[in-house]
Amino acid sequence: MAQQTTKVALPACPVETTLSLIGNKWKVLILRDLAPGKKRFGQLQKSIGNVSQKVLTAQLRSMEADGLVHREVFAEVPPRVEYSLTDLGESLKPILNSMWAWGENYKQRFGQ
Amino acid sequence: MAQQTTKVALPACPVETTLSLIGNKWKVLILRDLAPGKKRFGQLQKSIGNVSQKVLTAQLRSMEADGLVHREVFAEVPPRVEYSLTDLGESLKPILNSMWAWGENYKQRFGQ
DNA sequence: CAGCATCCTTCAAGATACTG
DNA sequence: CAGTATCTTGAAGGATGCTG
Repeated sequence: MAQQTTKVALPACPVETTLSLIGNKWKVLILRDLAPGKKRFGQLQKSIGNVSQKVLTAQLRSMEADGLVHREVFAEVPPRVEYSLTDLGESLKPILNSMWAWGENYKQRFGQ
Repeated sequence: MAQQTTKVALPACPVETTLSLIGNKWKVLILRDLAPGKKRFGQLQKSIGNVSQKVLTAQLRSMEADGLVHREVFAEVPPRVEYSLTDLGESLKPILNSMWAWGENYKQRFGQ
């Protein structure tokens, strides 16, 4: 999979439409970590775990272009940038919740 | 993202656990197309759209190893292989449904 | 701090050909 | 039909260095 890039023509199938916007691991993790509230770039990088700046930046830019994420720059020294979910981004929470619930249940059945 | 490969140590976060099993486009599409019922290899390849045999085979094998998909071979000529969701695979339907619902709604708001 | 620019590596995935 | 076996490529992603 891929799509760094943004929404092109929408697929016929709604599932594919969703995949075209959050169809990779990073975006789901960004969503997860922004769900509780706004975070700075550095915080995000920490909470996600193993992302390079480059990748995180690219994913955030893509999600911003897709209207899922809001980016706010503060003119301070040192600079501060805060990311948060837009309403559209928030609307993805049910998907996230179902993934959370499934993973939780899976771990209880098969987990270590 | 990636994971052709299968479940290793489970991540702490349930969302990541889920991602480790269906964290790529192909698996979600396979899930979608097996949700209504069993399908043959060729049918799957058609309904998914643009998958090479190689990729489709690899994804199916991985999902089989993870216990999401059941593979049944019939000793016929020409050979027939049917794929279906296991109970565990079926249990992923809520995630799929939430993705379907979101995509549908998104298309109504922004789609052509 | 939050990035952009570069270079480099690796692996997923496409294409093609062959087979039980 | 449902694969397996190779070969190749393209893009994702890592590492490093520089800057407003």
